[in-house]
Amino acid sequence: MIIKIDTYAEKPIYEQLRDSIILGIASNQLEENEPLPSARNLAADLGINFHTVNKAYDALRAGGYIVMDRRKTAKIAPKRTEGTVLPVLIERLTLNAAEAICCGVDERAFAALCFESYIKIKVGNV
Amino acid sequence: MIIKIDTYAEKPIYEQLRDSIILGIASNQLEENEPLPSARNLAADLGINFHTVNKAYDALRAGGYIVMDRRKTAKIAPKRTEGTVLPVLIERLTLNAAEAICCGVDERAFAALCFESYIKIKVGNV
Amino acid sequence: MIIKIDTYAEKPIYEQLRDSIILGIASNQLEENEPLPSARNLAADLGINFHTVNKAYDALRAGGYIVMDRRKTAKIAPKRTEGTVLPVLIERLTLNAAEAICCGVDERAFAALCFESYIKIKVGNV
Amino acid sequence: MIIKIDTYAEKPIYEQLRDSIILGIASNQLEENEPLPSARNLAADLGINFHTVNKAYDALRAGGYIVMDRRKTAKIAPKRTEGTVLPVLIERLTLNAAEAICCGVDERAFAALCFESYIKIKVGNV
DNA sequence: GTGGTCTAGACCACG
DNA sequence: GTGGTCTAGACCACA
Repeated sequence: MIIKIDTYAEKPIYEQLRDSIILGIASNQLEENEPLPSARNLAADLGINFHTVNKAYDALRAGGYIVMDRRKTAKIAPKRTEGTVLPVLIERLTLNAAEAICCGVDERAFAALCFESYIKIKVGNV
Repeated sequence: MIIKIDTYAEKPIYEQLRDSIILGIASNQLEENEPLPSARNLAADLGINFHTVNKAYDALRAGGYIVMDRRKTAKIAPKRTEGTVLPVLIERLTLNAAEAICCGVDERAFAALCFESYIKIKVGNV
Repeated sequence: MIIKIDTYAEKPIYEQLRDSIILGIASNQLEENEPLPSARNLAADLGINFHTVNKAYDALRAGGYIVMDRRKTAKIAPKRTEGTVLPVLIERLTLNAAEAICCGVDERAFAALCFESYIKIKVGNV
Repeated sequence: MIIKIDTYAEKPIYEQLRDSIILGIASNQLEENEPLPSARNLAADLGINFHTVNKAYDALRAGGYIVMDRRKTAKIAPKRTEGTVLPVLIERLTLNAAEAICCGVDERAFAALCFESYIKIKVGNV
């Protein structure tokens, strides 16, 4: 899986990395139990700081996306099927909806947009 | 309209304020051309600093949510109807979808969730 | 002569008014010795504050564009023919040229642009 | 490159700093990808406040003159070659022409003045 | 009285 | 060590 980091972006690097991996998991580019590269290697590959990769891995572990074994080798966590949505996600969706409303997007267009985003990931078109 | 600020939250205060006002506009609690309180007054009301309110107002102005009349205080901008969605919003929606997928939420549940978020705002239930 | 004021613009109202009158003089829409409306009347016409008009008139008087008689009636000053350029104008031109250079505008395009601006005023096409 | 700040001038300090850097870029005293001093260091050097430098850097970033690499300090943006002129620049040029006309400067003198300003920067004589 | 600017000092996120 | 955020208090331009 190819990860792109934009060091000029407004979004912090560790968030870009974290979000890229979440997208990779959702689109099945990264599979259950698949090992992630070591923080040191990935940092070298991406041209970023070792601590930055660690921070992203920490965030992913806290979110249940990856697991670390004793030797701190990270791998993708088993799939979750509970289907419960975090409150923070609902809050973000609500704000996104509000912005869409302010831009004059009606409910059908918004629903279509959301659905499309979901499907695009599923078919790996991200 | 009542605005709540959580100074202990990790989200910056100016972003909380900005997002509250966006929600207020989307839910019609704040109407077109409605004047906003002066930065100093709002700061006093919310118990935060004048500059922090100014920063939120600046961000809203940059996003086209409010306009600044030099003769008066800021007011809510006229409604936009173009219905064009900013790329940054699509990116955020995509990440939301990815997180939902990782939590085991299927496409119907996700679509329902998005639709619900939109409608809740429209009926003022935020 | 028609003057437009944009109270939402970044530029202060008194500067907009001052600059409009300077443009009017340069394009001969306002002629030598032509009386200007009283500050009070102009303010009412434009929907702005009386003091704001006064401030613009003061600036114009300081710049030698208008003269005030004893009863404070303003009129357009006689034409100047000395052809000397103020240092502040040169400084502004220099900064404009620098911005043009940074945008990739070559010297011919810049010269053409300047010349065009001048001619447009002369033929009253402003 | 030497930057001079006049704290007594009517022009805000952050604008003086911003304009100095634009002039530096246009005159090639500051080259593509050249790193700028950190906001704190430059503030200390110039004897002004850290936030004031930040404001100037923000304005430069908004104008596309510099880019912020999250891994390092700000640096001069790659050169732009599109040659498109911003409307605001045209407006300023028009006002400059009007002032020149009012001072009795004819079109040749004005064109020469503009050309001279441009060339002076190019040869580094600013 | 409004927002804009500047200064100063503090803390935190980021890398 | 960097920039980002927040607070606080001051002065000024604007209307």
